[in-house]
Amino acid sequence: MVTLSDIAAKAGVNLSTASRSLSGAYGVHPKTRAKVLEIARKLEYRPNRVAQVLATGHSKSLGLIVSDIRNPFFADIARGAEDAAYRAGLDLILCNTDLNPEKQVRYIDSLLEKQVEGIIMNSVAPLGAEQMRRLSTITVPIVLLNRSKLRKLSTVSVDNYKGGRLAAKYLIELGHKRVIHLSGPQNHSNLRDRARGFVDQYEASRLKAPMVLHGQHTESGGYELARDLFSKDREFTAISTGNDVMAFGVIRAAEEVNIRIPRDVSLIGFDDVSVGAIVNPSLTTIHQPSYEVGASAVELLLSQIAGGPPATGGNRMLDVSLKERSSCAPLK
Amino acid sequence: MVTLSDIAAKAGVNLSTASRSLSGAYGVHPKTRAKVLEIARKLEYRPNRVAQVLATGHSKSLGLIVSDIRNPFFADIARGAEDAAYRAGLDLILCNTDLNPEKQVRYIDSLLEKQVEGIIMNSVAPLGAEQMRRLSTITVPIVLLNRSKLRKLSTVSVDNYKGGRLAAKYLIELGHKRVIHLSGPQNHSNLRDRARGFVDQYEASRLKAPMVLHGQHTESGGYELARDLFSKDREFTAISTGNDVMAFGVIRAAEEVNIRIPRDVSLIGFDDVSVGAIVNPSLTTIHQPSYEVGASAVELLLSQIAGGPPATGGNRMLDVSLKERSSCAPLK
DNA sequence: CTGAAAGCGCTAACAG
DNA sequence: CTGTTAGCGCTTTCAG
Repeated sequence: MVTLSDIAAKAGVNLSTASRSLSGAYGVHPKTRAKVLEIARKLEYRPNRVAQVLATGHSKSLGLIVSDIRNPFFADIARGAEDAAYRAGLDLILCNTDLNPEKQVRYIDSLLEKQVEGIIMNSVAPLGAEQMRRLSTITVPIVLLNRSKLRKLSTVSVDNYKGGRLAAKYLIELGHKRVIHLSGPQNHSNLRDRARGFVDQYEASRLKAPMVLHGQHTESGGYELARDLFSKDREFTAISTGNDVMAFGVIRAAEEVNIRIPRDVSLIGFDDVSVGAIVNPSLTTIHQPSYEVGASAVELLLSQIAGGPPATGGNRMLDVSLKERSSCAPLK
Repeated sequence: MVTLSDIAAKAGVNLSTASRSLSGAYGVHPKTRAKVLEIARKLEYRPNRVAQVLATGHSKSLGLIVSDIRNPFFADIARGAEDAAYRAGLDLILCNTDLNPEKQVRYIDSLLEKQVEGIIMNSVAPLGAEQMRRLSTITVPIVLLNRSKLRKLSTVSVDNYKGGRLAAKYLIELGHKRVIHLSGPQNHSNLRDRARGFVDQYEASRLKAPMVLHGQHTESGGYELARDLFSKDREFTAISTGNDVMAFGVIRAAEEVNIRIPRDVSLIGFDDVSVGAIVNPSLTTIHQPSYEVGASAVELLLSQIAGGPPATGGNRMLDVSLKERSSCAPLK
């Protein structure tokens, strides 16, 4: 391994001159620098970032904690975040927690030990009071990917409540009066907001409030909820789900019992993951800009790293919209 | 920030004693150690990993370079790799290159500078001779996720050739004699092997060799190839694709021009990404154990890190199998 | 069992 | 413009 002092020796200059030459700092004779650069190139010198980090105190890295990168929604976010980080010369350490609180805490500690300069977290899973307390003592900036009561943390989220209303409004326009909303774990604030928006819109339209069922917010979670639902006599004409993958589960369940979507029941998702366009029926859903969420989160972090914590706590909320495809039909 | 010397001071011991106590090394009086541990806990001491790395020379981190994490296949691999790394106490730095050779080289350098102890690479995109040379000079172990002629690098791959034959054999059994194989960039060895296996099987069965078309190995790549294909008069009864996402593109193209799969044309993919089960028609495909590929790659790396480079170069090939769903039908 | 001291590779004042 | 000198926080000999 070739180090800075190797370079300095070969160039016949002092360590610090070599350092300056490479870092492009002022106050180095062009000729000296050229020589150093040349030698570094020839020796295929690779600066040891670890040593740099220790010396400067800037790790140039961020942590991204999601529940599961295999969820296409998080993959989009991760990509948006990675691109933004890369542009800024930072890198991303990826962590999958499966919403397991222990893993989550462990990862946070681990990231902190690695001196990351900021953390992006998908969601604060059921953390105990003690864990919450520790979270708020952390000195590096954190951005949460959902709304939060913790005033100190900044957040990037989409307007989940509005999305819920949008979905309901659409179904109402199609004439669906008896509908069901399939949601995820109760403590998941994004999903809760969606459900609340959905229910509120029905009530605002003076219709019977939809039933809200809770399960896992995964494909199989949606599948199981739907199977139960389909096995009873059906009192509903449409299903709305807390996210797209749950809707995919619903589609699978429907196929098994020969219920046709949207002829027999309409279905609307939430997220607009890309495969929604190619499932059959293609999924009508609420679009949210996931790539931008990831990118935005990194930008927020960067500004906090640069300029200290923003006065407001920096909360960013991105807009959502209805993406009409073919899983919903007007009620006959 | 609380450091080791803070702990040592508070405990009234020397820095090195504190270090030993925390690292669990021998030769520390139980009582002393207990005291140190207690104080560390109270102060919420977090060891600075960066300093540890500098001191020990072990970064405890690996790099994973893929083209795009949004490809569900890579998300599976990433998850498998991350889980395996986590179990071993290492972490993964994720890089997306979009198969851009420059980005790829830049990421490799960057990972090396970060002192990663090993690198997993999705595929060596069109690298120039010079880049290839540099690759082979690298001292940390690298595992490639495809076969390679570079004898020095170890690889984890699936039996792509066999998969290609399996797909062909299946189509042949269904009676398809005129088929097309949609492949990706020519230099992509995994896809090339699949195509070769596919063609070979047809020839081995004394049938006309299928035409192989090349495009982007993405959803839109598949879409465009298929659209062209469908716009001409169809001389084929089945399509095989180099991967699943291309097949999804084919489905989208078929829908647009009202060609029904599998009634009008049969379709078989390759990868077995999870959404293949819920697209419509559900995709018959060649299953490959992607999660295991990721996990296996990390294990290979770990053994190389521990025991030095394996004599053989350590090549692992995982098996593939046919996953029958509903996108293929017997030829009438 | 514990302390002292060197050093990992680099940056950053501070002199000159 | 360049050299000297401290560190960054931790591990690891080497003495004691």
